[in-house]
Amino acid sequence: MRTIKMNPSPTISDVAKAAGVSTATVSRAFSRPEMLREETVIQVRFHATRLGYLPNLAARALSTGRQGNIAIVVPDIANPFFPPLLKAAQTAADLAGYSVFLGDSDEDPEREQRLVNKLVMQVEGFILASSRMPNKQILELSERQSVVLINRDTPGLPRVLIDTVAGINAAVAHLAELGHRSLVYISGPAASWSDQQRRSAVSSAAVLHKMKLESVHARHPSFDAGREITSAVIGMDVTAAITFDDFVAHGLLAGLAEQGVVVPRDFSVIGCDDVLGASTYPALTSVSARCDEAGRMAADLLMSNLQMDKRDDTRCLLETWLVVRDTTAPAPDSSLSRAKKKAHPKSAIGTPGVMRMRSTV
Amino acid sequence: MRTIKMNPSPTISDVAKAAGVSTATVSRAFSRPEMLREETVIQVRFHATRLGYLPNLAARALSTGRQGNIAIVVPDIANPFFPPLLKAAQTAADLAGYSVFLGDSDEDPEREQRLVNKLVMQVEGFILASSRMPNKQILELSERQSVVLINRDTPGLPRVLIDTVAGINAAVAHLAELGHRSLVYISGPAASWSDQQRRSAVSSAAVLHKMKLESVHARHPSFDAGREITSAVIGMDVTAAITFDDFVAHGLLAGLAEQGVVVPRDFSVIGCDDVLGASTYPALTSVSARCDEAGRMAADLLMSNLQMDKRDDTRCLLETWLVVRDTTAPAPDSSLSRAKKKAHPKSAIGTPGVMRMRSTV
DNA sequence: TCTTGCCATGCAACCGGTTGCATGGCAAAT
DNA sequence: ATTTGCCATGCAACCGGTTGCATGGCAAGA
Repeated sequence: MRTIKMNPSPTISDVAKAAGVSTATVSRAFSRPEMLREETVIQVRFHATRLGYLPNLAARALSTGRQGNIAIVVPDIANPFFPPLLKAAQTAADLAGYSVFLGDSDEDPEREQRLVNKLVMQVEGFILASSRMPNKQILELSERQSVVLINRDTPGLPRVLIDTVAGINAAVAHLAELGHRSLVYISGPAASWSDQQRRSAVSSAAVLHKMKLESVHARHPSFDAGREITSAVIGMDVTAAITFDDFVAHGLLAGLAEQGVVVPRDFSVIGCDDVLGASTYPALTSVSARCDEAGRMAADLLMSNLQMDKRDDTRCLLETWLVVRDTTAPAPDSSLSRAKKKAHPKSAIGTPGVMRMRSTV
Repeated sequence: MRTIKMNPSPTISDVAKAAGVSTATVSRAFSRPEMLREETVIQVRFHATRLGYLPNLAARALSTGRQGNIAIVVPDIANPFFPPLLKAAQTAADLAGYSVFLGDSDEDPEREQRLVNKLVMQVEGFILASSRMPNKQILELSERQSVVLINRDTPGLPRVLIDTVAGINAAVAHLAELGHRSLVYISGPAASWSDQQRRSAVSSAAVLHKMKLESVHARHPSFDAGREITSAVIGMDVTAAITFDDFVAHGLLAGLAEQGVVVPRDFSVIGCDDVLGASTYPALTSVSARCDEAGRMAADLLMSNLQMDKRDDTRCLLETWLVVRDTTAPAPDSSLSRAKKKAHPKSAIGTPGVMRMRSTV
């Protein structure tokens, strides 16, 4: 353990001195080399690399107003829905020469606002994924900065939406086809656009198929919350559940198993987001989407807005589909009572928006 | 779609004008309020918030040399090992007032170096998680900046290591106790310190328990790579596998299932990192650790180094343990041949470093 | 009432780049 | 040989803060 002084990085004027030119020439050797004699550029670059010179982006930002940074804010990095999205966005940004700040709001609107404030002067734009901030604050922000939203449908702003309506419709149709006459929707965060969309999609699909619809709220999109609402679900006289996300579904599966309810024989479960994939047991039927695609598109949208110096309000929908695995089966004779297990009807294969997957384990 | 001009943010001099004071006073009202009359501070702050003033951190960094940013670089955000770590680190940094840059090197040392170069002037320090860069470059970097490593054991630098030795020992002991006489280690990225550590820990534990040890390399820490090496494993005349991580284990489980090998009756599998938890089927026995803890510690270590303006070389070990679930069972009579299934010996419970989990689904 | 001293505030240089404009030198044109 | 014109480079102001030092005003002490 020792006190140290980091050797200060060489600056543009160190390089200038070494190369026997002015700082302006050094600057141009990097940012506008076509203005200089080729020989000069080579000289300057030579001394720069020899000294280990790296341009100070903060200083550059100060004079150009272009930071070369963007920020991505998500409600919960640890939710597997986001990492692929983050990765894709970061890759796209990197390709365009941008660096990315990461913010985790922990599902808290105030913390999200504080994060945004801390970052706003250091970035050229924001990607807000599943933002929990009120519309007013988002619009305010968008007057200073380019903003692209993911899974939040605020008119006037560019946004990438994972359109679960198709997937949910397929899910409800799938249940109806299996003979279910009732289901429960287990809802997620109230501030979540996705939850609102899913809730209303389930609702109208239930009407269409003349199914009885109940609803329960999971206090948090997590395994534990899913397990907690199990008793409520069991007491509800329904034969199937569609949950806000895969975690709630996973928790519910665990809760049902504990109570001796056999899935899918006694009860069918469908998740959303398809992030657990085939790794649950039984392998979870889920509404799936390319969430990495959402990240990439949002980043590209932001980047192109920055380069064009314009603002559009593209509303970009990403399609979803149902992946049928092993948690859905024909309805039992009565809700949550024993029923003989039947094979999955083959009719599900080939239905539009439905994909039958072989369980991987 | 319209071209817009973002209204420029108010600067310190706008506030100064509005409040009828100098820019120095505005600056001090924020950074050193105790130097000013209380009344002045209130006045300045009032006008600042009225105008929506937010300090320009890049400008501040330029004159103070303190950016208020750190960077975290990981080889693969989408690998579930990292998100909890990232989240914990980001939370700790945020608490200390720092913002965080995120870099994904995609397992590529050159890309990692490029990322680092782009960020080096904008941050006060780096957290490099499972860095794939050569030691030389890491040490070079550490002369300019504070660096904290995760899962990389470079002497002279502060580092947080998830010490899988204890967990691996427990894993091998567990297999030995179940009557296995042979096993294969399925290795991961060659540049990974964790892989080296795990490989050598398996090796010495195998010697200790007089077990035959084979080894296969998975080209990538992923499900697919795990599935790919299945045939190699089957051809190997061993009765158990320990894999570099849970993904490889998951892939292997899938591959074995496809080939009709029943786990754990015919073959036992143990993963590492415990990121899939109970969600595989059968629920995976795995070497577990608090990886969020690693992120938090690394962030705290970095932060304290920055504030003390010193550099230590703390070597911080995080313990691991074996979580026994449903992929390990007594050895079959001969390798990969049928054997009657026995119950798990209760003796595993209570062995130090071993934890018996009820499968959650 | 005049001096002393402190405290609140302002001035101006500086951090490390960028860039509009000025300048000087050399080649081509006259 | 002189003029013209362009191209490569330098000068210096500026981006938005911070901070050492100077200054002015007011209160306390003489």
